[in-house]
Amino acid sequence: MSVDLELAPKQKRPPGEPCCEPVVYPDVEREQAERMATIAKALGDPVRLQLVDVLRKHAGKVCVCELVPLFDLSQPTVSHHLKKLREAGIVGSEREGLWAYYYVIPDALKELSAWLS
Amino acid sequence: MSVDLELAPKQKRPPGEPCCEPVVYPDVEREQAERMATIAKALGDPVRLQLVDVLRKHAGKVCVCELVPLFDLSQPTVSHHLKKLREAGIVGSEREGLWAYYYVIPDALKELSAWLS
DNA sequence: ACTCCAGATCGACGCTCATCTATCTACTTC
DNA sequence: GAAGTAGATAGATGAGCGTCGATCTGGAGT
Repeated sequence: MSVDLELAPKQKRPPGEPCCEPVVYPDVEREQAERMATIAKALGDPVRLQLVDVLRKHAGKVCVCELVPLFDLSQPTVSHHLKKLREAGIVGSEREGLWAYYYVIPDALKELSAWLS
Repeated sequence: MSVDLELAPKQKRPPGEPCCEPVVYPDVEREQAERMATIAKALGDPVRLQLVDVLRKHAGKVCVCELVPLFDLSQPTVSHHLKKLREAGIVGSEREGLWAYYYVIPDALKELSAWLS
């Protein structure tokens, strides 16, 4: 990710002139920013971040019935958070009889992780 | 970050018994999750993520008058986003005469970055 | 002192979010 | 098929968010 932004002069300029020239932020990066912001937004709730944390610890799939009692929240609320994570493409789910298992989608966090470091 | 969650048995259990034993998520990690979620939430808007992106590219300070024209947004809106980033502890600001300069606070993203990778 | 400008703050608007209770779906066991 | 159970969905509510135009603040230049 790179930006074609040239730093404008920092020194004083005669009044009447515009403060600085308009700069462009490439569309490609706009799209990347949107993708990463979607991921970040999904992780922007402590409950969801903890859910992802637990799922990442247990590389395999984890049953919802194990996730719910981790929080002081109703089952529908936890289900709602899992749905958000699913919609953001961070986790996937499988049903197996009565139980539902969730897992982290490999590489879902890769782009954001790379940008952050 | 580690969790003392033992995977409950995945096989069928006789009905009447609870689905799985209650597990605990340590308080220390709750606090860490809260800190990281604050950062993630602040990055959870494309505009703010792009702001941070630009600031990180230019290791020094960047004038607000250069940031505003990058977006198709009013000046107050950009100012609002910068405030959010400041409140999250991601950026800092300095005034210099008429101009205000923003910069990324070193290591602000470190904890989240480490957790993600 | 007066004017001009960069940036922050205010107040309002519509929309989204996190949470709850209640209900529904689908599978299992008797 | 009747009862029980895991999980998802629906609908409601109150709080928060992103955006705007208007206004305020305070330094700069004349």
